[in-house]
Amino acid sequence: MDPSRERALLSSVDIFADLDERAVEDVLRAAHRRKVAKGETAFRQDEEAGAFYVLTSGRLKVTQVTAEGQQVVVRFIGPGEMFGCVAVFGGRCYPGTATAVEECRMIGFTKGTMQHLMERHARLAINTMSTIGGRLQDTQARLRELSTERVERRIAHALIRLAEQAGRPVASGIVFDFAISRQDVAEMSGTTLHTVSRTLSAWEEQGIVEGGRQKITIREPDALLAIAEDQPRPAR
Amino acid sequence: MDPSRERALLSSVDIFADLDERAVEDVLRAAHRRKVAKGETAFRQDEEAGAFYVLTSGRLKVTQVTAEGQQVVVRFIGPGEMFGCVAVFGGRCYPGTATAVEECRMIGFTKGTMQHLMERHARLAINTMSTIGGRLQDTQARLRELSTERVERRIAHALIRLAEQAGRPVASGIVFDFAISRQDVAEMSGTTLHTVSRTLSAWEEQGIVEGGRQKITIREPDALLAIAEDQPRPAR
DNA sequence: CGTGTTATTGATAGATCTCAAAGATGGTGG
DNA sequence: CCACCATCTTTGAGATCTATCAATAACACG
Repeated sequence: MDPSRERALLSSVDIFADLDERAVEDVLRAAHRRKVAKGETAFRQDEEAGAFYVLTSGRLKVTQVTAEGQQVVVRFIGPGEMFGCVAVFGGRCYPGTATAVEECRMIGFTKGTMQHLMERHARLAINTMSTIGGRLQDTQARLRELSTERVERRIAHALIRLAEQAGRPVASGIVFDFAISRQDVAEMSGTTLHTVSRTLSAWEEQGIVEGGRQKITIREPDALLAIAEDQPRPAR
Repeated sequence: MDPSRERALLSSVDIFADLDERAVEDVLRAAHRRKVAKGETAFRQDEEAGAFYVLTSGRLKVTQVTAEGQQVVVRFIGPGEMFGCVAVFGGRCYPGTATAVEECRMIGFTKGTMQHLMERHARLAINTMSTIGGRLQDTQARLRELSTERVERRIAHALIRLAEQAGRPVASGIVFDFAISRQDVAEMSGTTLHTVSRTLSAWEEQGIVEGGRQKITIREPDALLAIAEDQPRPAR
């Protein structure tokens, strides 16, 4: 990626917003670039946290596995989003695994570099904090959903969240540009792929979504929202 | 509270660690003090986020209510911990309600003050970020538990987490110094007070815990841990 | 000693997981 | 270009957990 485009992208990333000229130079000089092929990982759970990244292209998913081997999808990351951030400031190790869903490019910063940059540019620290704060709120919302809602609503919420974050509107509704399986949805909503499949089938009959292999099209976002919010909705 | 004791407390709070003399002075000058009686709230959900706080004495719990009126306990806060932090940097409004479980004293900082202080003292921003990062990890762990574990294990985890954070070891085990109802435990583990009651009764029969009105004593932390980790444990 | 809150316990219904099997789908190598 | 294979998806039946409903009991407080 050429330097000017990279600079443009960087300033569109929320943590680098409002940085002065000098700070951007500092940041870019300190960064290193990586490319991760589809299916490969940028880092793995429990690995020593060396760096944190900003995704420049592609898409990856962050997952955690339990001691029993069950997997949970923490979040999907798209271009301009950062990942690996918690580990670099909080703990020693990455709490999850980042797997490329498609070919990914990213710029990385080592722990020390980041620490140093932040001490020099307080703005950067404040921005980062704000992003992490947003994620915390997001995670707490999911926690609330998981403890109070039934499966159908949780699945609806999971799809809506995904759509907001990574959905692309087309004529027939909202689609996702990357492969997403029933299993993924299940791991996002705390259920099994069987239940997801059943639920999607039911929704498909009502014309709310359209399924496919590793593909979901949301045909009626409003209907989905109604389910998520548990509002009464018109029978058909 | 006299100034020197306050200063000592402040520097024991992790976000104020490693601050230089001048920074501590700055922070203390900018702070305001509040006292909140038992049962009262420091702030309420959806209220405009004006300030963030560090608890100096007492204990409070942060809760969220869903649109349907169901409550979820986000966390308990003890002396030296900060709360209301996410709202002040992330969103406009407090995402939860902070209720005093017993009489509480706290020092507060307005949004603007905090922003200003952080720009002056990068260390403060980095420390805060690290704490928020820790909470994010914690919340993600709860999310993982909630989506993969059965109720009994979740309750065990909730008690263990509470014990680590606020438990006091005594001869008979670990106790909590503040009132904690079955309902609270239910809202921490995503279940109902009925199920919590049944589970605790079962554990009491096995000698693992000892119940009481708004009171729980953990008699055998190891046994509880075994349940939480789903390890085989000796029958009795 | 009443009164309201909190906790216990039983019975029942329903949601969801688990187990099982078969049906799609798309990629790959011959 | 086609057959085959691995993976993903669908669907059914049964088991199980847990919420819900309901009633009683224990406790603290004024």
